[in-house]
Amino acid sequence: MKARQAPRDRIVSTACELFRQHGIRGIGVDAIAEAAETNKMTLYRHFGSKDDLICETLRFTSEKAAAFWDQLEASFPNDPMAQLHSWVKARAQCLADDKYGCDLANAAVELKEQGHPAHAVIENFKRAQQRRLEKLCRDAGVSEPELLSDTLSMLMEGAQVSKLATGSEGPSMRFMRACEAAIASFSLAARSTTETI
Amino acid sequence: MKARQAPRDRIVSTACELFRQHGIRGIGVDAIAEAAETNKMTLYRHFGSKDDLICETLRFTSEKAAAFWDQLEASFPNDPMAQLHSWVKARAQCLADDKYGCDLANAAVELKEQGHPAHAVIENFKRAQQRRLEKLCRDAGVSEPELLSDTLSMLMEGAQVSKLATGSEGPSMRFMRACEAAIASFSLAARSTTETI
DNA sequence: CATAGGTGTGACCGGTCGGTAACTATTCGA
DNA sequence: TCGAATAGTTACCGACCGGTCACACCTATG
Repeated sequence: MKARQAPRDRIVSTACELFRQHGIRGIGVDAIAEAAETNKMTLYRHFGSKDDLICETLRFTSEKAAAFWDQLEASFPNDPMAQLHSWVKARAQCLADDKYGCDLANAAVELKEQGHPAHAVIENFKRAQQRRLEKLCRDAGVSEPELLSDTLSMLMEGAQVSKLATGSEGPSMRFMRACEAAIASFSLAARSTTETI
Repeated sequence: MKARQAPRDRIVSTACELFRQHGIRGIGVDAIAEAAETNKMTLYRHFGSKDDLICETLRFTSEKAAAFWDQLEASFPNDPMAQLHSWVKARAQCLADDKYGCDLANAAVELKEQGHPAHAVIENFKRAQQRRLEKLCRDAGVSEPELLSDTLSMLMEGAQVSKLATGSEGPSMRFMRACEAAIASFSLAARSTTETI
């Protein structure tokens, strides 16, 4: 007999899912409340507005992502290059499994109104991701860690949106190979300058 | 005395702009008609539904993109590698100038309902772009034209959405360098196998 | 000048949106 | 056991959505 989650938690996770499936603008608060087996009034007792709820779901998602990073580091302690390869593999797996891409990035596309509170959440999340990726590249000792981490970031974002636009037969098909080629390219360059062949 | 455009053309170009600024779901047909200095009834005489209008604006945008490609090929005739570098430069310029990214890709993110007529337009457009880019890579004689063109596609899409999410200080800052590094990497590999140093 | 076709106007439709009020039912700790 | 907090229910609000109606207007062509 699993105890039912608290209404607030049900709302957040349900909203998360429905925002993914229908888009933030594509689903109403009433439908969210009903899907969460509660009602609109309770929703509004916990969240002041739909925008509040949006921010909360984005925070929720970004916390799960942070947990993924911790797990990644724990899996290959003191081996940043292995972590990097594992990151690529995990992202490729997400790409294959997942149908809707990155919630935070999609929200950034969907919410054009500048000054929307979600933008701060999105930017914080993305910056954190990029910081961790860059640290990984730096620790792995590649020749240009900033360039490589930005390259990998762009490849990842691009693969997700590209899959939405072109389908799984498009460029995202070669996401993993593209990442590995980029990593190899900057590893080789590092070797050729330090080992002088 | 410039002759005013026909209502239909005014509607398409105005809708294009407003969809960019507010998102497809973020602007109503009434506001579009008004901004186009006409009215909703005239809009509905030319387009059977909002979805029709959406498709038409996407087609409009993709025709402009096709013209860009023709111009690119005319600028450096019989020099695919120069065309490739020019493509990178042009995309970097777009990235710097433009605030909203690729309309087609954004529409793909925003319109989740599968079976929406816009998806066919988007997929056609993206596939055409990718075909031309791949041909360019192949003609330029790089070692893995498919992998390079997909890499460049992902970098481009990623740069645009990344700019929306993280701002212009994020990974998109190094878009051009990332592209050039990728091109160089596959050109080097080609040289080392064909020229054997 | 007449007529026809594209255009403009304003009211209107049913539906849904985000958000609120008032009231009842449930839960749970002091 | 009592009381306070939390949750559920129903109805409602004004605004806006995509889409349609009837009708007046303008202009160009015969």
